[in-house]
Amino acid sequence: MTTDTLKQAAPKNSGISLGEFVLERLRGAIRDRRYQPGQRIREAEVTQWLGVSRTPVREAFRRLQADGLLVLTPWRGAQVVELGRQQVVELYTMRRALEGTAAGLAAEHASAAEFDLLFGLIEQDQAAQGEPGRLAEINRRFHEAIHGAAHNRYLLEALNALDDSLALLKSTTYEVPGRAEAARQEHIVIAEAIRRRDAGGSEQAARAHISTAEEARLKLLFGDN
Amino acid sequence: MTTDTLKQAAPKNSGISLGEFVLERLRGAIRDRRYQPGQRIREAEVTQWLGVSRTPVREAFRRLQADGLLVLTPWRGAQVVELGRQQVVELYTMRRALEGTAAGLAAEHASAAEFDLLFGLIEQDQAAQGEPGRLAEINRRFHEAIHGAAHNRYLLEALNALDDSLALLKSTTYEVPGRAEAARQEHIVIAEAIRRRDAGGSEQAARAHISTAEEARLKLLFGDN
DNA sequence: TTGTTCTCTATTGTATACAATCCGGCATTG
DNA sequence: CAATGCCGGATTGTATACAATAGAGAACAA
Repeated sequence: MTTDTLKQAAPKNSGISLGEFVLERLRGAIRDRRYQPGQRIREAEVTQWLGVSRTPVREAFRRLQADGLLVLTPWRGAQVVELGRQQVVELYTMRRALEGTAAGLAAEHASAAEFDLLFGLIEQDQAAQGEPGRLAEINRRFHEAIHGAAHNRYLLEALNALDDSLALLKSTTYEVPGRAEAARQEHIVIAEAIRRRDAGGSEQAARAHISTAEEARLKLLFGDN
Repeated sequence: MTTDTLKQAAPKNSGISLGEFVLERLRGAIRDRRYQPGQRIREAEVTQWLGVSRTPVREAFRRLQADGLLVLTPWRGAQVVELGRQQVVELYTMRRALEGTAAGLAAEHASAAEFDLLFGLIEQDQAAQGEPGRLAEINRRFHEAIHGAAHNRYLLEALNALDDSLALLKSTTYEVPGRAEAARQEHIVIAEAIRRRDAGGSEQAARAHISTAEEARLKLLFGDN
């Protein structure tokens, strides 16, 4: 087994169902790359790991398939999705559209508290220069803040699914030299456009941000220049 | 039972799993409004209808939940999602973004065959004036053609999910007087912008098209003016 | 009558038994 | 030696038994 061999206790009497529990555990394991792209996941394996029967495991598999994290082949079971170059490009195209939309909507709908959150994160970002791990975490929360400020549940769901898919990619773009500083500047441009309630400017800034992230990502993964 | 009381034969030995079979059957029933928004769907009901056990039914429920068509409440089972006014607005906002993106990408990537398909459908559209049912079908295929021409699998999936959600809404906007003719003109503008390979123009035309559709829809559902 | 509590039934959550299918290895044959 | 076909184990698909819970309605008190 590639993950913990310790049998994990399932929730005793919490209101959550075992299916949801397994779902979150598996999603986390995939996000953390404890299950790697291309790897096969057997039902019995998860069954023993989490101490539940096959039924909730199968439920979780179905949900993860719908989210695009697993491929389920009949009679062959589950495999973590592997993204090729073309798929990464399509993923970033989609992300450019959705992040742009979210930024534009945030400019129209953000509350005062949401502005504060955004600029607070930019300050934290500045304070964390040089720590790739923390930078990635702050970056994640910055984007989440924009997603929330857009106030559109369908958009939010789609963005969350995209984030999960992006977690299938190795490492973070913050490992590219100079990427952290560039991202910080781009974040500032986005946040200020949102504060000006400039929907068009926010969308363009967000799209540009994703485009530079895509460049860094492709360079990192496939050695593009 | 609100649907057929006849027990339907499950696929005998086709390569498809029963879970997939139930999924498609249920999706169709919801699209056709044989299960209406707000209605509860009991596992035993589907079990008898399709002549399968609860296991594949439960799998289908999970997938439909992920697609946003069902709400699963613990210990209370499945209910077809009911969309309120706010949700319809958010849905159309999302659709405006995605259809715009698809049209823009289609302008960049469409093949000659895809141009032909698009203009063929516009001709069919003209020939079907006055038949709301056929017009709705042709409209669906026109949009599908654009989605396909965008050549982005994530975008395509998201658009398909949106279409399913829109099927939860009563009737079609073609029942609004003058909507059919207006839609036809808007389709022409979109198709011509795509043929010019004018990505920006295509996106704007598609967004405008969705906006007028949204207006018609809100008028139809909630009597907006 | 009205509100409250208790019980019972319908329904879903979970576990497991059984059937169907795939895959690797081995033997057989040319 | 290579190719092919068959067998057995591993794994998933399906059905069903059992446990847990919610909700409706009866019984009862104010």
